[in-house]
Amino acid sequence: MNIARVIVDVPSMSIDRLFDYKIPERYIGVMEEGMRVIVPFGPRKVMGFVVEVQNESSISKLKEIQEVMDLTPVLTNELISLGKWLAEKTLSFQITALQVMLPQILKAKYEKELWLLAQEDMLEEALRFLFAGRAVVPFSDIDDRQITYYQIQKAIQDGLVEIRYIVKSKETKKKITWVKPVELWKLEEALLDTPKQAVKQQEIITYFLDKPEAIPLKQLLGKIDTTRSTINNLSKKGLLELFEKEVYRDPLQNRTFEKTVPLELTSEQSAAIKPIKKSIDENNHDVFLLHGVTGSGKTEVYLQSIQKVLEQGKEAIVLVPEIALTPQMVQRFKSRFGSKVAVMHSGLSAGEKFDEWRKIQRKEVQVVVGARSAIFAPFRNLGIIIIDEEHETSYKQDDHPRYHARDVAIYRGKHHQCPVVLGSATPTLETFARAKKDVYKLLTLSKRMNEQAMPAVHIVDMRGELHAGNRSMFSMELQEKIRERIQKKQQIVLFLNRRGYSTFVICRDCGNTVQCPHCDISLTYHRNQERLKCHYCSYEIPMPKKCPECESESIRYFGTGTQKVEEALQQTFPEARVIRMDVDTTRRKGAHEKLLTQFGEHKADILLGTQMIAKGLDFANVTLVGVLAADSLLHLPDFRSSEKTFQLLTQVSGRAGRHQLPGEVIIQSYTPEHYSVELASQYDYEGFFQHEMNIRKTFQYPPYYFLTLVTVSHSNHVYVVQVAQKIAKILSEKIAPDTKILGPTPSPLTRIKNRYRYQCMIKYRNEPDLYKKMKSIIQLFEDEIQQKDLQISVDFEPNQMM
DNA sequence: TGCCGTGCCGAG
DNA sequence: TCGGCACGGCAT
Repeated sequence: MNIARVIVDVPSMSIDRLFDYKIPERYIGVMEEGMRVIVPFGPRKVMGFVVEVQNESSISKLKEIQEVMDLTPVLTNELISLGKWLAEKTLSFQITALQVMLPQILKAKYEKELWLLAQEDMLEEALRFLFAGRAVVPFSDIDDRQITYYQIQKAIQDGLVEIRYIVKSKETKKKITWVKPVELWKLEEALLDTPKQAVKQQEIITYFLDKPEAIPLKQLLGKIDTTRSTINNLSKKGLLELFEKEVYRDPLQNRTFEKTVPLELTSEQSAAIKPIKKSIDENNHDVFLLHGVTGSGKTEVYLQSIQKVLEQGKEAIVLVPEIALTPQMVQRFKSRFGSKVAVMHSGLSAGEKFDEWRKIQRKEVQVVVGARSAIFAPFRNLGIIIIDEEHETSYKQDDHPRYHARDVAIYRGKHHQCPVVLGSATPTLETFARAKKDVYKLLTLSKRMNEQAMPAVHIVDMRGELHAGNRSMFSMELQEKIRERIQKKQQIVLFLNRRGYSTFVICRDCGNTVQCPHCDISLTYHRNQERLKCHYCSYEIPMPKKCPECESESIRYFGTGTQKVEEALQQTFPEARVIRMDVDTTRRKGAHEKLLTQFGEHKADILLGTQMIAKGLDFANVTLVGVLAADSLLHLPDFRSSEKTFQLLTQVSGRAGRHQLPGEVIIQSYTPEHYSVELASQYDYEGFFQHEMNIRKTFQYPPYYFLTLVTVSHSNHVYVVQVAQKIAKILSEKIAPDTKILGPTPSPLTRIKNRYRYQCMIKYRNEPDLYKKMKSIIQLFEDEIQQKDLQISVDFEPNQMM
């Protein structure tokens, strides 16, 4: 076993295959599949993953692996094959598929160095100046105004210097310093010898005589008011010993979790959990859809299923949408399973993520609660996978590899022969349709746990308000109810959906809007910084004082942002205390949690926010939920806009009356007769499903048809159109007769970062080899992709049509 | 002939 | 993806 087959870290089509390397003597027996290695690749060194170890190779002249980066594999064999599958299904490179499964910090960094081989005085002046007495110079130090690459090349040819390529790992382990006494009798002696004025030294010695155990330095400094230098002094005298100990960065430090015990289940919950437990017992790979109204206690079903899995010595993955990964949610899992839980979400630093990941790798935890990428947790003995809020679009990654966590979950569920539970109050039509066809097993929770009715929903027709002369963004009814709650000292959640609205700048004189010069989109106004920014590229400018077109000064920002609503709230209800939650107020680390805690402690009456408050919040005192503009999503050019509106309204309504106090919901809408608004107000999922399915059937949309989006982009407009047409033509010859190709048409955003974008939509019912077909088409354009900077991207079952 | 930019090829 | 190298243009 002296040959390693390696996937190297070079994301390119021609390199997307295995390369064989000889395993050097010193690594034979140590080398395992799933380890990262450093290998020579052409003239440089790159990182790679060993995916196979074997005895022979068809290549005669093999290079040797230079170095092994890991003591234990970072990928299990299951994850290696998952990577291969993922690359095929998403048309990504294998290296990209493998990298996405690991914490970012394990991704290699590359550096080049220039090494001096001869005497410095043999170099020409510019090089001598560069080295300036050093033997090694990092390439990043080279200033090409001072020295040309040609000069360096000449020196290389003359054998004076050499380039060395190095692969660096960014991983770091956090260490803290501990102190312990060397020997107690020495301390006793020292206590007598220490001069009287050395009060602190005596204090420290006395401390250790009393408590001779090791203690973290920081803690000691807290107990005894002294400094590090005093301790260093004692350590120099050979009395104390300082040493380093590796610790995990704990994102939840300073927080305690009260242990909870399994709650008694309602009869619905018991009925739902039974088949899941059976599936766990019998090692069946079943996919369940747990369809439960908001507040019906889905989480408790998850918790008790996991309990069962843990009792069998197996592990569990729980996926939660990023936005719902609130402290409240984490709290519930930590409280039940304590230190058995790792948490992974985007709020953690790279180091913290790495540490959580290592806890899994080292088998120190059995449960992981996390966002999309937690689906790749390196467990070896999975007993259950749970995906909460199954309908959330964030479960699909929107850049390479464009995987859907649900598909990965089912893949892993199959491998481990364990159940997958999809939970939602508003499942996607795709999922619910599969449940109806018995592909997934349907489990239903139709009642709230507290036996409370769902909060009553009133729809307010905002057109009527306008006619009645109310031009504010709050209807009379909403104003009245808000006032009432403030008086009763109850709390209010106001929801503003910002998508669809934007805060762009418009000139009231000439109607000019300020556009991004690189993309087809208006710039967005950011108030705190008084700047205009582009959401697609990083372009930004200061807010202009005059219209750039007509120089008029009446240039204003337009649209309804949370800031504007907050101002209006202050005006209408000066006595109300308002917490605003949006990207601006929650950007700082921990801000999210802080604001929610404040609200939970009733330090504010109104919580005003965007998407991020639609999910997972559970406050006993909230009795009124207001949706300011229900239709803002509805008019987007997306066939899923009705579904998204229904889901959102249902989720938001679920925030009210979750405990003893009954809740109430007010939905403000300009199209109150729209079925998704109306059915959401009646909590009629089944009715919505039927209605929407009919529409999808008529217009041949998912789940009746599958969609695949092909986008071509390049800086040359004409060229993009040509390529897109060519692709459509080739494709039409390869596909099944009932498959349709729509387009090419310009993408909704035709230009981003100065690249023109055209797209084709493929609609199909059965196209089993579409992956391979698409791959072969891309291969036809490989040269142009490489040389002309052409881009062709394929998104199977896209979230968005752009 | 020296110097520099561009484009293409190959990587175990 | 990226480094090496060949080639061609230009100045000398």
